[in-house]
Amino acid sequence: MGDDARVSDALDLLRSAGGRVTHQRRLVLEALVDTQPHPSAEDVAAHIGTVAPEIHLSTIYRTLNTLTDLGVISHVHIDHGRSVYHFAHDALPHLVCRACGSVDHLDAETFHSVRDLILSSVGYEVDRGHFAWSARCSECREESGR
Amino acid sequence: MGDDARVSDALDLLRSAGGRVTHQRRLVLEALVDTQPHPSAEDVAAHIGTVAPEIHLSTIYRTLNTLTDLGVISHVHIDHGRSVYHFAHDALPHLVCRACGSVDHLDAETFHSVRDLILSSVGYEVDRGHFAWSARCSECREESGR
DNA sequence: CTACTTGCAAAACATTTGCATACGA
DNA sequence: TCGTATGCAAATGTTTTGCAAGTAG
Repeated sequence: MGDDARVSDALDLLRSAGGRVTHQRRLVLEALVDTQPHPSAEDVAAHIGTVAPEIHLSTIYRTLNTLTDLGVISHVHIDHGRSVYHFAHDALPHLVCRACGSVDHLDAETFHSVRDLILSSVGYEVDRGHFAWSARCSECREESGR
Repeated sequence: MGDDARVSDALDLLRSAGGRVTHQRRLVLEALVDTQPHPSAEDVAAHIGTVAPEIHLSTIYRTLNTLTDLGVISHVHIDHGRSVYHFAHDALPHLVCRACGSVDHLDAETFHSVRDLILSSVGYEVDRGHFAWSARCSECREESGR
């Protein structure tokens, strides 16, 4: 709860890039570890807000952008305008259930098969992150019959 | 240039759903046929604007939403907040080149292979439309060396 | 006639930015 | 100390909405 290697690695990277390790940046990183695996900026703010309500949303956005530039995290656009963030090393294509909103991602192996399939048919080489695919998860498929 | 079957089919559907066929709705549909294959709401407005500048952006959005509800068109989110629209029957997953911005979509056969692959590995059944996949097209891959 | 549509202006929403102040290295 | 980060408020860009007036059926 709070001392994940991803947090300290990110802070080290931040420091070695000439950036500063601040209270707020640490809290944003910890929120990314401690909340649900795919929080929006608002979710991060809500999580931090219980402890440090004075941290401004714009600071959260700025930190999220800084971490993105460093390659530590990445985000996907899941619905009208809203984005969710996650650590870059699990940046595999996201699946968003259109019924319940749950988010998951492809495993690396499936991703490679899919990428090769698309590359040979359409000529586009898909990359790992950045957009989510609308889908239905197994629970929701069962619920609504079939 | 203007009397595409997709336009008249959509207008028929609109009428039979109790909706009204207006000048502005016809123009929006014609714009979807006459412009580039993946226009944003703004692109539609610009295209219409050369002929009927008095048509308001909000009307275009409302028409686009009405057509979406009828299942005639669909949209994908291609970047921060922006959406592009297209006729629903070519609603196959979109590929957006992250270098040049070109948009294309999977053919039906490839889509089915990909869908089955993902369904059996992760349990999510992807659907045809709604999100774009970040990729690089063949030209841009060549340009930047491999 | 009457309900559906439109134009307009303002609101809503997510995200970004300018600037003076605060603070980490 | 010095330059990077922050808080705040205001701006941004896209899409939505309330309302009075217009118009298709």
